[in-house]
Order: sequence, then C-alpha cells, then structure tokens
Amino acid sequence: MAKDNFVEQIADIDTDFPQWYTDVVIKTKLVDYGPVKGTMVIRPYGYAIWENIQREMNDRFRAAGIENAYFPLLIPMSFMTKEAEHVEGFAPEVAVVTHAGGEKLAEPLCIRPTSETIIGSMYSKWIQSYRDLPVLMNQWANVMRWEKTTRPFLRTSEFLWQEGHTVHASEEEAMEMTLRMLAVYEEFAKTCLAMPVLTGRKTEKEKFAGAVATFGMEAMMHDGKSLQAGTTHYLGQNFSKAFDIKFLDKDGALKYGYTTSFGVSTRLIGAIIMTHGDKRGLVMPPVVAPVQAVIVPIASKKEGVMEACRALKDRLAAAGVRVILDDSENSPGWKFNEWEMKGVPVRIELGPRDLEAGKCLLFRRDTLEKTECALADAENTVRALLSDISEKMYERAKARMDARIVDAETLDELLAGVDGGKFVRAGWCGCRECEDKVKEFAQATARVLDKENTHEKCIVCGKKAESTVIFARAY
RNA sequence: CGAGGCGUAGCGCAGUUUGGUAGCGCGCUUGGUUCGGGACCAAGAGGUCGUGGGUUCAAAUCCCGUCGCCUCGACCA
Repeated sequence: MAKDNFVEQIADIDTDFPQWYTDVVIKTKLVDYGPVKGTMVIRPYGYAIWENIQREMNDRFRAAGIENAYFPLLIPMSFMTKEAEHVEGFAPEVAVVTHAGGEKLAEPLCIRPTSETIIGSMYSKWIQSYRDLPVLMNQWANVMRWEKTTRPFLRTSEFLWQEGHTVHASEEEAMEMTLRMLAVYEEFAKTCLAMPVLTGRKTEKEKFAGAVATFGMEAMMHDGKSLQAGTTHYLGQNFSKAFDIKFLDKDGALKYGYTTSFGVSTRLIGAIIMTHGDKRGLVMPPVVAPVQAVIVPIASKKEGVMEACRALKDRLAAAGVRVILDDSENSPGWKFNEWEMKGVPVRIELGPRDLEAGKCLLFRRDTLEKTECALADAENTVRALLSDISEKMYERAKARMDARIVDAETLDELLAGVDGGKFVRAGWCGCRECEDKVKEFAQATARVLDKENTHEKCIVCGKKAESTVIFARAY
C-alpha cells in the first residue's frame, strides 16, 4: 500500500496544528513560498478561492453603493507621516524604495501597507461640496507589511485584500457605515464561508493605527485560537484633517469629512482552512469552493462510462454547478483522496453498475457520507446537497464555537480557559494596564468587546467592569 | 535580535558518532496489465552532498568560517 506520507503527516492534527496547516496549504497546491521570505505564490486552485470571495464581496459592495477603483502601489513617505498615530503604527513594518532609475530618490517611497494616505490625498482633490458626499470606494490590491514571522495566508509579507474607503458629511453617517460594513462581513462569513464569527469593538490597544474606533470580526480556529478575519474602522476626522478632505456644507460652512475604512484579506482563505479543515485536508465551503463537484469515473474503459460522465458534467455545468470530470489516468482511489484533500464538497462516482441502475453515488466531503442519486434528477439533487453542506458546515462550526466560549472571574480561570483552547469572556475596567496584565499572565489578548456588559468586576484589578471582553490567544 | 533545529535527486529523508564506490521511499519517463477507497510488473532518467577554506593518500562524514531556511519569543490583517 504505497501512500504519500502526507496522509500520515496530517494524522496528528490536534497536537501540531500549525504544522498541519502549513502542510495542507502546500500539499494541496494552494500556494508555494515565494523567493522573498514571507511572500507567497498563489497557485490557480488557491487563487480561484480568492476570485470567488471577490465575486461575492463585490455583489455586497454594489448593493451598498460602493464602487471599485484603484490607487498606486507607491506612496511618498511624506504622506505616511501626515497622520501621527498612523505612521507610528506602520513605520516598523513598511518596506521603502530608496532607489529607482539607477539613482537615489529625493524622497523615499513606501510600498503601501494600507492606502488611507494616498486615497486621502486624492479624496481631498475630488471633494468640494456636500453634494460630492458620500464617497464610497473600494480597491482590490496587494499590500506589503514586513512581518517578522510569517505563515501562508495567515500572515505573509505581501497579501491581497480589499480596502474600502468612504467619506461622509457627518459623524453619525460615517459610524453607521462602519457598523454596516461589519454586518456585511459577518453575513458574508456566514453565507459564503460557513464561518461563524464574533464581532465587536476593539480595545484602544488593538485598534487600527490612526482610527477613532476599530471593529473586528474574530473567527475561532480548530485549536481554539482566534483569527482576526476582517476589520472596519471609524476614522473620524483624523485623516480628513491630515489630508485636508474638506467640503462646503449646506449651511455654507467649510467642514472636514468623516472617513471610514474596512478590509478583508487573503487571510480569509487561511480562516476557511483552519475553521473547516480535518484530518483528510481541506473542506471547502460550497459558495467559494473552486470546484463544487468532481465526477470520478469508475472502470472508465468500460462501455459507456466516460460518455455518461461527460454528459453528466455538461448537465451540471449548465445548471450552474462548478463541476469537473477527473479523466486522468489515476486510479479511482487516488482520485478520491486527492479531491478530498482539496476539499471538494461533493464527489460523484459513476461506474457501470450505476449506469445500469440509472443512478450515481454522491459523497459529501463535510460528513464523509455517501448517498445514491437518480441520474435523471442529478441537477436538483446536487444543488440541494451543496446548499445543505453549506448550512451544516456553518451549524457545526457555530456549535463548536459556542461550546468553547466560557466566562471567567479570575485570572487563573482565564488562563485555564485559553490553555484549553477556549474564548474567555470576562469583565474589564477599561485600562491599558489590566489589558497588558492579561497578555502577560495568559498570553491572551482582548479580541473584541462583547455587545453587552455581563460582568461586574474587572478580572484583573477587581474594580467596576466598564465592559465585557472576549479574551483569546490569537494568530 | 534572544533560544533551538535543519541544509544530501523534484519532494520527504537515511548515511556523519568510527573518513574509504552516493543510498532509500514517493514522484518522473517508457512499455504492459489494471481501475467501486492512494494498483502491479519490468526497464530507465535524475546529485557541484548549501557555500568558502583547512586537515588527509582519501571528506557528505573531522576542523574553522560563511550563507540560507524552519520552529518558538517580541511586532502584526
């Protein structure tokens, strides 16, 4: 029984999760490492996931009146330094271009770590009147942050993302936008990624450099660690003042706009892998799966088998299913394992015995269950199965997450919680010292502020709790 | 930058203690038999042992230097 040692390697998923993760990502040919440390080469199968995410996200942006645009990769250093907190936060991880055209540049250019500054500088030119507002734009782009340690998708030096940037006439409207996009992200995670998330406001310590308030969605990985899967920022007038984004209001007064920004990145692909993956490899949520169904012919040289497979493929494709037919020379067993590893939600087995009976065999990746399906009704059955898989994947992940959120009243309880792979809900007085103390004591950080304050006392100092915080170890 | 580990065929590794013909598994090529859970047989191709120097009749192996990568910390979507 010759086996790739991959299957054996991933057998100890629970004890060595990050290693499992890296192995799965590389072996399933989602990515390769790039020549520069921390960069990734996304291969077609991996990129297809991203394209599906883009398609779904663009639908939602369109519905919110947001248009796509594109801004430059290089940002003059002087732009970055205009907003004090922003430059302080990003300076350590910015890559800088000092030479070009064989000469030293008069002003260094940084490779965008995020585009608030360059977009802000353009917005200041484009906006004059309240009639120009709101400005609602998004760009799909790559950004670069020189990270010290990297992991494919979860933390790479260069990554792909979307960054939305909006300008509004009032504080209320800007804040409403910030929260609205947070809700869009949450709904997207649920519907398209089958991924439950916790959303809420970030603490001062965890907020975006330059923001007034940051909101995030946190997803729970298999090992109980938290992954920030998306953020939205209310920037107030910090950037509009730094970049002179002013408009003449109805009352004739010149006012600064209120801006927001929000983004999700290729990290979402890592989140999918870590949320749903199992010992056999990936489990792709149907909505963003590059391949939704794979047809594996059995005894393909037997009369009529390949013809039937091709006919079935054409029918499913016509019904809007992303389907492929694996007509390679590999044995059926090999194909089963290969496509399971790649997380294809539905496998369709079709052989001589099925043909005779006028049916085929459906295998669902999430539960590993097999069911029979009448060939005549394949389109409806497969589509229904795909949507059932999506729902069940969400329900299971949600149940898993809910079961692993616990409350704590003492630091020891908190430590025990995060040691056991739990999210821990606890009271917090609101001061930075107590937040740092939790990090020091339990290596856990405040992921989000809970929607309601359900705790009376701060878990660290015992003073009155200002809010309830979800603490967890994070990627 | 602090602490560990690893560089030998495309990938994963053995060989290093005790110097003596460059090995194994997977993958790849060709031909044949197979195909309902990672098939089998046969014949092949593929190597500056990370790199520079030293010791020696002889170095993947011993000594000194150097480069790169990985894991764990500090930083982060």
